[in-house]
Amino acid sequence: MTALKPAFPAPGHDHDRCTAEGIEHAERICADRSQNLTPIRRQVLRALLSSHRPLGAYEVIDELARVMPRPAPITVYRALDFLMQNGLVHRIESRNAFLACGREHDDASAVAFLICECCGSVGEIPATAVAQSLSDAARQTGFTPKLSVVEITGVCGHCQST
Amino acid sequence: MTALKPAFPAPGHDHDRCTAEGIEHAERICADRSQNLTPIRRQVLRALLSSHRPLGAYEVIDELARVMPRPAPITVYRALDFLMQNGLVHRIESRNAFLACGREHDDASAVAFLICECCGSVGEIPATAVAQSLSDAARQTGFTPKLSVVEITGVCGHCQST
DNA sequence: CGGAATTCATAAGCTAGCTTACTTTATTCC
DNA sequence: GGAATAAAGTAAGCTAGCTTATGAATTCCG
Ligand SMILES: [Zn+2]
Ligand SMILES: [Zn+2]
Ligand SMILES: [Zn+2]
Ligand SMILES: [Zn+2]
Repeated sequence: MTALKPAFPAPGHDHDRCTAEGIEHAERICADRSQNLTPIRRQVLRALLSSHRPLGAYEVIDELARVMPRPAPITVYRALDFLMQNGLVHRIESRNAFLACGREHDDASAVAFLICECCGSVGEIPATAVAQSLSDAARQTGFTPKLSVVEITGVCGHCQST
Repeated sequence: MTALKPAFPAPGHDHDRCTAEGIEHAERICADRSQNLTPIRRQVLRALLSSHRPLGAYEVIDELARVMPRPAPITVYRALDFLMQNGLVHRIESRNAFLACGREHDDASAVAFLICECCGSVGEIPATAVAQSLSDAARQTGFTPKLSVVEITGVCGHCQST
């Protein structure tokens, strides 16, 4: 995991920078892996980066439609698959939606998503401790956890002070 | 939380009993709250109790169709709402599916769902410790957790030994 | 040059989840 | 009996998520 970015960026933050960093990050990752960050893939990522909210596939399409001829679903699904495979996008199961991820996690590391039901933002926190106590609890039943979907709804700090 | 039922019932267990107990339980709860467990609501519950797998709404419909004229979606959604309001059914967010719950939780208590990717069964465990470490982690970001969706994919004990 | 692999376009379709709007049928209670 | 509530039936429809199938365009490489 890289630097400790705040899980929930403040309302007035410089979001253009978020976006720029996100793209840069993706470019670096893809270069490292000699993967091809094509224009469409970049656009899809940009769409996801346009907010800190997870977007449904059709929202992505709507977003893209603003700057190019409306793409077919298959097009964005392909791009999303690519981005997920390269750890640049997470899927938020409980929403059937996708979220850009500007961090690097090693494959094994567990994360938890904090979903603000007020502003819709999603923060991402390392969930090592959580995963641990989860494993403990689960293992008592003979269960071997694999992929964890830890998605917590609540209210983020910024929305709270409103 | 009532007795400590095993999170994952063994393959060869007496499932008729699970079902019977589930219905009984529901009857008790509804009586206590003077809620009306109508035939349809009971049938929907029975459908969900027919396995330890969560069922999608349309699977419920299919299930009901075997013993009555195929109900319209709205019908089962209404019943599901009722059952959820009375804590008899959980919604598994990551699957858009519903699971019968034979336990009693106080409203505040957190649970985690263990989803076996092999047999599809879902076990339910109290997640107090998990919730605690989760709260701790989350609160550092100013986030106040409310409703937790903790759904973990993995392999259950029974499937493991296969 | 010619074949293989990648990527994307085009077109169409399916399903599941869920809703809106109205009517009908009990049940209850005065 | 008659109004009021609760539960179901009926009919129709919308959307979002996701897929299949096929063909064109590029690029890579020997
Ligand atoms: Zn930002
Ligand atoms: Zn918020
Ligand atoms: Zn059983
Ligand atoms: Zn299993």
